[in-house]
Amino acid sequence: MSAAGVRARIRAEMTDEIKTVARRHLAAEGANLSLRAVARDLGMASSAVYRYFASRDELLTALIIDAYDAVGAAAEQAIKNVNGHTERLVGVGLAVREWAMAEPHQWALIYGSPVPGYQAPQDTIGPATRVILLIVSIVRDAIRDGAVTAGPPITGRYAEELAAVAAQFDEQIPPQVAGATIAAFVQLCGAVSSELFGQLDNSIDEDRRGFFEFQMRGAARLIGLTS
Amino acid sequence: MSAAGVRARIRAEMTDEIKTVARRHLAAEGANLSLRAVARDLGMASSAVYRYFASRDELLTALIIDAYDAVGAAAEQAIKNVNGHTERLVGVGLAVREWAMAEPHQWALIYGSPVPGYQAPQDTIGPATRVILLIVSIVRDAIRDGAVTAGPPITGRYAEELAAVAAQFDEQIPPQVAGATIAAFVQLCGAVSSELFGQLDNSIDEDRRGFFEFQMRGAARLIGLTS
DNA sequence: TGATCGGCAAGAGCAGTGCTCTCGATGTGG
DNA sequence: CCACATCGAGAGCACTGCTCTTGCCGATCA
Repeated sequence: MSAAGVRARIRAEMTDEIKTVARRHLAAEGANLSLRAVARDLGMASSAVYRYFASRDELLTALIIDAYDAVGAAAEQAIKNVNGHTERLVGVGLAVREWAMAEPHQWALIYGSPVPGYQAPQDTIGPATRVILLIVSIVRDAIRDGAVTAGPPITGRYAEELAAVAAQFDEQIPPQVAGATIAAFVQLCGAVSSELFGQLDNSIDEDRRGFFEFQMRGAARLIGLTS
Repeated sequence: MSAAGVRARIRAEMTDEIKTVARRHLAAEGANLSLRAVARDLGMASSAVYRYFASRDELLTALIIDAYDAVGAAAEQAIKNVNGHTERLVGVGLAVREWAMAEPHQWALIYGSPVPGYQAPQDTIGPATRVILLIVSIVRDAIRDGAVTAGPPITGRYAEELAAVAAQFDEQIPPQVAGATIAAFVQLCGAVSSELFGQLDNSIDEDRRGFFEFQMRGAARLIGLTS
C-alpha cells in the first residue's frame, strides 16, 4: 500500500474515532455537543480536532449523515423477510421506532428541531430519503400486486405536486395514494417524536408499542393497502 | 395602591419585558438563547436578569408555557364560528400550522426536540394539553351528535389505556376512536414539524397548506367523522 | 428626622465554550 | 539528505451561564 494510502487510512480511522466518541457524548449529554470535551476524551488538544472537522457543525453533519444511514439500514434489514404489504409498512415503522428508542439523541438530531444556527448542507439529503424511499417502494409493490384501493380523488396544486413526485417512481401511483404515503411517513415520524419527546406522558404509558402499531395500521388503511 | 403592590407591578412589567426581548432573540437567532444578549438589549447587566429568572432554563420554561398558551388560544379562537366537526378539526390544524409558521422557533421550543439538559417542569403540562383537549372536545361533540362511525374494534393493553383516557372525558368514546383522535393530534404535530424542519423540501414545495389539509382530512376519516 | 433594612442593579470573576493562530515535531516524497 | 506537507499542542480571543460582592436608593420604623 502506498504511503499516501497509509496516511489516508490513519486519517479515516482518526475521523471514525472522533465520531464514535462524539456519538457517545451525544448519547450521554444531549445535543449540546462539546468539541472540547470530545477532544479531552480522546486525550488530545481541542485544536487538533479541527484538523479533521472544520467546525462543530461539520462534525454534526457527519453524525447526521451516519444517523440517517443507520436508521435507513435498520428499516431495510427489518423487513427483509417480511411478506404482506401492510406488514412490511408496519415493520418499517416498528424498526424505525426501535432504532429511535435505542438512539434518542441521534433521532432528535435528524428528525427533531434543527440545531441552532445549523443549516443542513446538500450532503444530507441523499441519506435522508432512505426511509421514505423504502416506504414508497412498498406502496409501489402493492400497486403492482393490485393490493391498493385508492381513496377519493384529489384536486388542487398539491395534487399536481404529488403527481409529479409519484411520476419519479412510477406513473401508476395515483396522487391521493402518493399523498397518503407521505402522510404515513409523517405519522411515523410524528409518532416516534411524540413518544420520545414526552408528548404521550400520562396518557399512553405502558403499551406504547401497541399504540404505535395502531397508528401505522391506520396509516396503511388511509393509503388503501388491502394486504 | 400599597408600596408592595407597586413593587410587584413593576416586577411583573420587568418580567414581561425580559420575556418579550427573549422571544425576539429566539425568533431572530434560534434556540440558543443568550441571557447576556437579552440583558444587553435591555441595557442592563446580565446579573440583573437573575433577579427575575433564576436561570436560563427558568426563562425558557416561562417562554414554553406562554407558547403553549398562545397556540392553544389561536386554535380555540380560529374555530369559534366554524360548524361541522370535520371542518372544526381541520380548522384547528390550520390554525396551529399558521401559528407555527409565524413563530417557528417557538414551535420548535414546544414540539421539537427538548432543549439539551432541560427537563420540563410540572408547570408546563397544564398549558401543553390545551390543543389536544380542544380536539378531544370536537370528537366528543361529534359522538354526541351521532356523527362518528367507529372503526374496527381494538384489543390489547394499549386499548385499555385508551379506554381509561377516554373515560376521563366521556365514557361514550370507544377506545379506537380515542386512539384515532390522539393519532390525529400526532399527525398534526408531525405535519407541522416536517414542514417546518425541512422534511418536505423537494417534494411538496408550493401548496403545502393544501397537503396539510389533505392530511387533516385523512385523520378525520380515520377517527370516523361523518360530518 | 435620622437610622435601618430590603430589594435592585452593576461589576468582577470563574469555568466553560467554539475557533484561530503560531510554533515545533514528525514522518513522506523527491 | 533535505524540503515539505501534515499533524498536535498551546496560547489567546470573544463569548457563554452563573455567582458573589459592593453600592445605591427608596421604604419603614424608632
